[in-house]
Amino acid sequence: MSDFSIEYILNRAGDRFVGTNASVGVLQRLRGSMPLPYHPYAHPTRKESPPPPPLEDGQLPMYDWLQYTRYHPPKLPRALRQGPAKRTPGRLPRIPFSPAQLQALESAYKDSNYLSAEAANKLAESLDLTNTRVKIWFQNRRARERREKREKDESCDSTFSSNASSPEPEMIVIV
DNA sequence: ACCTAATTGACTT
DNA sequence: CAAGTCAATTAGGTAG
Repeated sequence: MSDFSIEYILNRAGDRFVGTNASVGVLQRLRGSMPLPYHPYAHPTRKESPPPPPLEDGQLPMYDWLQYTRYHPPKLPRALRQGPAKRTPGRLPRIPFSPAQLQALESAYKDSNYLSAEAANKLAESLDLTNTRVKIWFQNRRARERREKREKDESCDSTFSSNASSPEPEMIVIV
């Protein structure tokens, strides 16, 4: 038979998981007379929290983790990534363009999808980039445009799909 | 999963 | 040859 009374739960339940603390109830441990068993939400890094203040009878101590729920989880120290730059050897790091750089690149692209070497150098200079990065950006940008156009063509199928890729001339004039 | 920076390799000028 | 281009691919970073 199991005892589900609050009295039992607070004073005896869980003892078998604590081993040596058998017969010491949860309530007593909450009051700080005994060390608490491991709690997954307890701050692992905080070494010694100050001893809990003495409690009046019937008053529960305020442990941080008593307030934690899955929707209000504790702030846990972020698992520091061991390989932040898991940089493949021999490959340049991927460096994002700043919004200002992207704006300038897009604006230049709007003018012309292709850059002369001179224009690439000037643009790179003005944006504090290497001209290779500028050229690669244009290359990828053109690839994106072609891809988007391709996808758009594919999406409006059935109407003109049969001759979309190889349109026939409307008229052949033989002189 | 998606976007996109960077790489690769064939091809052109 | 040098210096581009493209298609295809690899891979970093992030939004959902």
